[in-house]
Amino acid sequence: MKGSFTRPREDGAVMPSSGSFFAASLGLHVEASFEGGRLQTLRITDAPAARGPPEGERERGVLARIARHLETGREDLRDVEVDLTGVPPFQRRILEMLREVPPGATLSYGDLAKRAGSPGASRAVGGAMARNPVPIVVPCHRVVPTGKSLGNYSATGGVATKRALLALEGSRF
DNA sequence: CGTTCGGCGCTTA
DNA sequence: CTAAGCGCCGAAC
Repeated sequence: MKGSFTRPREDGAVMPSSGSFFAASLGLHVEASFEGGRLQTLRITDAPAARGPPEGERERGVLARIARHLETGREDLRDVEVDLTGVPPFQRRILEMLREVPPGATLSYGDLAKRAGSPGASRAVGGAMARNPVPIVVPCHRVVPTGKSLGNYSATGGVATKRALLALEGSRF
């Protein structure tokens, strides 16, 4: 038998797909994978596995908006549907709250912790950021330490990537 | 500036 | 099941 239903359907239902584009503002590629039309992972990388647009109209639309954000720094990605199943409860809550933070704004790890009802869990918030499956769309780059530094960023490019993203959005730091 | 130490959620042993 | 270790912190020296 031939496995699961992954061929295209007229209603555009379940269909895994992935694609990537080069983001000049980062000097890196951005690769996304979709499951059932929802964004499941986003990778910032210098070596994408899949090049070019993904399969599916919806998927291409989402990727195009992400690309647009990386040009203008102003795209509102809050309504992009993401798949956070598999992310542990606390981390998931944190990621969901973080989604509401718009381009140009920043907040601290402690702020997020407090907002989640666990003041003192700032370091655990850092852990949630480090494991964010969909950076940029869930804007973990907008979370900075209390004080003047940019803190860390574990995606490809490290703090340089974080700085580029914040600069693009016009954040001051 | 740097160093230490407490605290939290999660993973792994 | 408990225990130890780790990480995009934060506050206090």
